[in-house]
Amino acid sequence: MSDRKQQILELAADLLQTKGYDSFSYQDLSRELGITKASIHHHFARKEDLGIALCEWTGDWLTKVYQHIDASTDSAWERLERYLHGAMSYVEREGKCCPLAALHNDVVLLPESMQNAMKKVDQVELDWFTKILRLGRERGEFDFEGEPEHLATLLVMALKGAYAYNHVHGQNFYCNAMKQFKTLIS
Amino acid sequence: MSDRKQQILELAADLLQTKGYDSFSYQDLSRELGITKASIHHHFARKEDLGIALCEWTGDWLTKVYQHIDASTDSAWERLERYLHGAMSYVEREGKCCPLAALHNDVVLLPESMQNAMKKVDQVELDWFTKILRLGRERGEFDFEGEPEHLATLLVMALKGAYAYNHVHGQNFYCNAMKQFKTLIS
DNA sequence: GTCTATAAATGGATAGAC
DNA sequence: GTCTATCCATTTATAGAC
Repeated sequence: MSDRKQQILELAADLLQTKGYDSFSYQDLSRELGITKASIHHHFARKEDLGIALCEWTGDWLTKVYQHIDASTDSAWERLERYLHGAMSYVEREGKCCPLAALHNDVVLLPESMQNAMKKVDQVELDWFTKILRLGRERGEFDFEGEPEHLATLLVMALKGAYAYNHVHGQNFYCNAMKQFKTLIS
Repeated sequence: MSDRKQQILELAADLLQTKGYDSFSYQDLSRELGITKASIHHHFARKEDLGIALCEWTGDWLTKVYQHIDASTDSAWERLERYLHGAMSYVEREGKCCPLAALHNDVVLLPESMQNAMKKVDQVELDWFTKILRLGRERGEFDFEGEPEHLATLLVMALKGAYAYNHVHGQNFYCNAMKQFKTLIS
C-alpha cells in the first residue's frame, strides 16, 4: 500500500472513531490532507472500498491491542481489567470510540460487503474475550457457570452498548456495570 | 397535538426504528404522507424539534411496553423473559429496532437538547429493569450479588449492543448471551 | 395548513487535462 | 497522482401565495 493510501486510511480510521462511518466524508479527508476529493477517489474509488479497508484496519488494531495486553501480564483478571479500563479511558483521553463500535452503530446503512468484513472482526474480538474467560476459570481466577463463549458475548455486547451511555451520562453507569460484571464472575 | 402532527410523529417514530434518526428525512415523511416538506416544517420547524418529540414518544412507548408486561404476569422471571424475547422478535417480525437503541446509535450526532431528553428515557428503562431484578431477588426467584441498579445497567447495555450483532450474525449470539445472563442470576 | 419555489450546503462520484 | 470542473442527488430550511 502506498504511503498516501496508508495516510488516507489512517485519517479515515480517526474520523470513524470520532464522527462515525456515515458521517465522515471524502470532503473531510480532502480538507485535512490538503488534496482534492478526486485524488482520494483515485486511491479508494468508492467509499465502500475505503469502508472495507477500515474493517480490516480495525481487525489489525484490535489484534495489536490484545497482543499488547497479553504481553503485559499473565493474569486473566489483570488482562480483563486493563481492557475494560483502557476502553473507556481511550474515549476520555482521545475523544475516540472503539472503531468496531462505530461500525456497529451504522450497521443498518452498510453494504453487505462491509457487513461481511465486520463479521470477521467481531469474531476476533469474541475469541479474545472467550480465551481470557476460559483461561481465568481454568486457573481458578474466575468463578462462573456456563460457556465462556456465551459470557464473552454478553460482555462484548455490553461494551458496545456502553459507548452511548457514557456519551450522555458520563462514565458512572459504565463503571458500575463493569464492577457488577466482576462481582458476577468472582 | 393536532391529528396531523401526531400522524407525522408516528411515521417518524416508525422511520426512526427502521432507518435511524440521522438517516430519515423530511422528504421521507413528505413522500409517505402525501404532503410537502414545507408542510412538515409547519408542524415541526426544525428536525431537532421532531427529534425531541421522538424522545418523548419513545419514553411513552417504553412505559406502555412495561405496563403491558407487568400486567401480564406477577413473576419476575416471566417479566424478564417476556421482555428479552419480545425485544428481538420485534426486530424479526416487524423489521424494527428499539427506538431508544436507534437514538443511541446516532448519539454523537445529536444536539444537546436531544441528549438531555434521551437521558430521561434511559432512566425510565433502567428503573424498570432495576425494579424487576430487585423484586425477583427479594422473592428468591433470582440469586445474585451486588446492586440491582448495576446489574440492570449491565443488562440494558448488552441489549443495546445486541441489535448490531443480530443484524450481522443473526439471533444466535443474542440467544446465547441472554441464556448466559439467566444462568448468572439463577 | 398546505402549497410552489427556492435557497445554500453537502454527499458520492466521474471525465479528462497535466 | 493530482488537479479542475462538473454532475446529479439529497439535505435542512425559508419566503410568501393561497
